[in-house]
Amino acid sequence: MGHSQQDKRKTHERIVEIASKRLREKGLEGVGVADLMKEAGLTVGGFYKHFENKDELLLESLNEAFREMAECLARAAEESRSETAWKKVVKIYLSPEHCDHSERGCPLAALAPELARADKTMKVRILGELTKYKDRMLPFMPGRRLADRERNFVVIFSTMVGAISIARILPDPAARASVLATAQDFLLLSFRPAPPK
Amino acid sequence: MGHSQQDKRKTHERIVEIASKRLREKGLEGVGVADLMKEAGLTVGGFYKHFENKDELLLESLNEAFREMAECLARAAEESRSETAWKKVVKIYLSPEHCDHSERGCPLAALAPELARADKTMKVRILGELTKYKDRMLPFMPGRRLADRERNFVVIFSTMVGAISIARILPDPAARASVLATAQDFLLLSFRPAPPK
DNA sequence: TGTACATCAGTGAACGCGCGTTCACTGATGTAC
DNA sequence: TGTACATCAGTGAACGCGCGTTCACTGATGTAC
Repeated sequence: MGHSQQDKRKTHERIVEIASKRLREKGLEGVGVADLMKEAGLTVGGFYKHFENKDELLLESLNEAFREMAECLARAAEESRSETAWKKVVKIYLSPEHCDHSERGCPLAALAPELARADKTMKVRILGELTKYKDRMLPFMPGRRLADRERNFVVIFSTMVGAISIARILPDPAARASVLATAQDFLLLSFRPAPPK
Repeated sequence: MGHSQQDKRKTHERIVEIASKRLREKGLEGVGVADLMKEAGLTVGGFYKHFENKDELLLESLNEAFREMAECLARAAEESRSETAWKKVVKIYLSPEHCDHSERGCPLAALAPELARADKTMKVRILGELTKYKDRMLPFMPGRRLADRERNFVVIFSTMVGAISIARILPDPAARASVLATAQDFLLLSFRPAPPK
């Protein structure tokens, strides 16, 4: 095990990536420092060579989660024609795969109410990450229906976050899929261009 | 302090009502047995005369939360004409008051991702309560747009749960209100009857 | 009606456990000479 | 190039704290006689 700056950076990234998964899987209180370090192949004490405290890790992991999800959605959207890109985003977001794997999914769907309980300072820092997420998605959002892409982002993501959140509570996979499909139908229907008169 | 069955029942209810609030305010892990009993004017030990363990309390408190919220929405909806009842539900749900007072609000908006992490047994029990919540709301849901009231319930509540969840993360009250208003506009717009051709 | 007794809601100290954090120590790295 | 030394990532035991749960005890209730 080396001790170069290279190694440290990679270790740091490894810890954050693991934490980012556990965070989305088990929530803010679900990430134990000792367990986390063990999963990264390290021991407890080393943690504080990388992070001032657990809160700093959580913020960095949340950041990573937003980045990963935005990247995943953006990559898929960029492969589509620009008019249908938002449908691709909706399809991936409301997929059973996303629903069943919160650890690789959207941090809003996995953590929103817990983030809502953070103190003001933390919320301001979270807002920065959320804004980057939004800005990354904005170009793919539909330009019609509501006044601007920003509003369309708000309602589309509200619906998707809510649908995944509710679906994940349900014990039956078929019922989960049904909620996701219904939400998807609704969004496609709602943003369908008005029929010509 | 009496020890009659009457008294016990009232004490039990008092504990559950307080827990139900704290649960929605601070999350599943935010309710401490000692603090809770103190707030109810009692001491720790007495807790186990009322509940087998903390999980049983949480389930009962969640139940109470669903009941309270359904009651609140249903009461308001019943005062409206049946075609506009669902708009009343949306208006109350997406109000800044609801957004700012999770302790008196919808348990889905306050807890969904945490409930999603419950084990199967617990989820089945939660499903029972969720179903009662849905059944209580169903008569007020719109009958058009999607195939049935059930589907309309799903998408309307998805959108509302997501909107409140996202809004609550934002540090700025004006931004919060904007998210809520946008979601409300979207729902009203989406369920507007098609203009005559 | 009055008295002895069983019941049980409620008390509050104590216990055990998990978890975040600290700290003295190790040993590889990479720099100074 | 080789050697002594400073740095610092990583170790793992120990600490302190909060929290859920237990338990022996109290005293009011309400029942049996």
